[in-house]
Amino acid sequence: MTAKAKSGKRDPEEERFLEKYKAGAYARPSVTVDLVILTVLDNDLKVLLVQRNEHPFKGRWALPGGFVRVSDDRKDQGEDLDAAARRELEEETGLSKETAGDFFLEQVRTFGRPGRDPRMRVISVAYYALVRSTLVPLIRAGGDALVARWFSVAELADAALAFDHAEIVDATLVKARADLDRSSIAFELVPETFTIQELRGVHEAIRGEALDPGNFRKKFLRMIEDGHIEAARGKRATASKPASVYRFARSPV
Amino acid sequence: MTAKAKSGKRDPEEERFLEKYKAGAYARPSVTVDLVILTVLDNDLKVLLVQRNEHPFKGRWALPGGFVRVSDDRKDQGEDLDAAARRELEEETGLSKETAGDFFLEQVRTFGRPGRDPRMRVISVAYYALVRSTLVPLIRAGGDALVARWFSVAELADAALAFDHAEIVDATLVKARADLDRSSIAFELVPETFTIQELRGVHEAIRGEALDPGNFRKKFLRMIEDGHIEAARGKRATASKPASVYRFARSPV
DNA sequence: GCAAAAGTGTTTAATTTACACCCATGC
DNA sequence: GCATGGGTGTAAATTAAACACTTTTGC
Repeated sequence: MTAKAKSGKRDPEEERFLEKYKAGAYARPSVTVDLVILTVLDNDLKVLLVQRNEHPFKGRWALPGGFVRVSDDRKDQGEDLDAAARRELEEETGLSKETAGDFFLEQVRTFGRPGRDPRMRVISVAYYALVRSTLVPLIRAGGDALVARWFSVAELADAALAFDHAEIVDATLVKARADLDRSSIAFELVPETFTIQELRGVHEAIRGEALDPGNFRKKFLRMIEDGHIEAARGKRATASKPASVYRFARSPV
Repeated sequence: MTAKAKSGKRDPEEERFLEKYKAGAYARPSVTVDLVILTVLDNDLKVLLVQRNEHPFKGRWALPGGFVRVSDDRKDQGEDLDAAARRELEEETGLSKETAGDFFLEQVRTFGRPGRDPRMRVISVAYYALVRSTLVPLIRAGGDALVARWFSVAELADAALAFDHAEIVDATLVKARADLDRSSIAFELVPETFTIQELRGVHEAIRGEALDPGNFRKKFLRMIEDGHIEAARGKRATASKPASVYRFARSPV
């Protein structure tokens, strides 16, 4: 509401002020977006990393990311932060909205410690993205002939990530675990239709601990009563008894 | 751990690379910090705003804030984001760590929509700060001859804040309410020693709804058992029966 | 038949919510 | 004494946690 009011009419004096305003009185940092792209594969939470083929940290694994495109042109100041994150996500994975639908993408926090990039002052807005494991086979490394690989969270301790990317991943995992309780992020990591156990597997992978199947089921059944989930047709073959499948309800009652 | 590994030794080739690296191949945005300074006064959640005396939005109310000081000097890239926020907080309120102790200060989110500042591309890292109401009388407007005023949250709807600051405040309130359940931010808004009702008042102000005194007390007593709070000496005079006072335990058992 | 996982039920404790009510003090 | 808010108690409902048990499939 009020946020939009500001784009309304301006008084003529302010208009004249803007005309002759000269930007750039202060030194400016570079601003990037870094992506923590998560999926759950084999009941394991994994992060997509790319191998750097330039200095600094040449050869080390790092989060995909890139510069936010900006300009001081008053008519076109460049892309939004969210748009930059989405663009990088598409560039790095090769998945587009058209081929793979929409992605969950949300800001984590901004990292700007001096010295985190030895080249220059870089402030990085970290985002995390959730990608269904069904899409993982479609992913190809990004355009810059990059080598990309999924790392399970346990592997990260030994990976010696570039920059402060280990810290960014840690902060993301904390946030993802908190979001798991309050929002519906688990549904972003499960196929269109899914079994209760598949959903439990996602919860277990993110929380990093086993959950009681019976108790999880009960909480799940409550979600059905609340209209967040509905039964879907068919059964899923498993190693034993086939399981019922469900679907996330777009319009919770 | 791993985050620190990066500042270790670098190979000589990388060192040479950095020596001849020229920064600034990409256009850069200005980066600022904006502060949502909160207090609870008269059982009401309030935000400190300053009146702009320059274009754009001259005369309108805005969040205090300012540019992050940066440099590409490899030895000194400037100040950290947290440090910038803390510096602005001290500048705008006149309170220093020495006179008023430490403040709660935490990042909210980063706002970078193109056009949010009509002068140039500005990306702003929003922080929120909590200030005990006991310190409020000490606050004097910042150095730039600024007019500052506390606005209760209800008043904000009519205030027509500058830039996208209304959006920033909204996001902050959502975060503060979430933090209220999970961390101990309420203790940051209450005097050194406090009564149960004073603490409840802070919760009510942040959540914007009344809480049952009896039930709140029970939850509170559980915090005592957990060692988060301990009884303090003395009583607080009230309109009726004097109330016991408590103290936040620095070292929860 | 048997292992394995789906699915159901039970029991206990902890927590939430909605109240009723007593008590000490200032005026 | 009496209004006010501090402080206590109770009872129902919901949720969390632990765990035993039954059912249905693949092999």
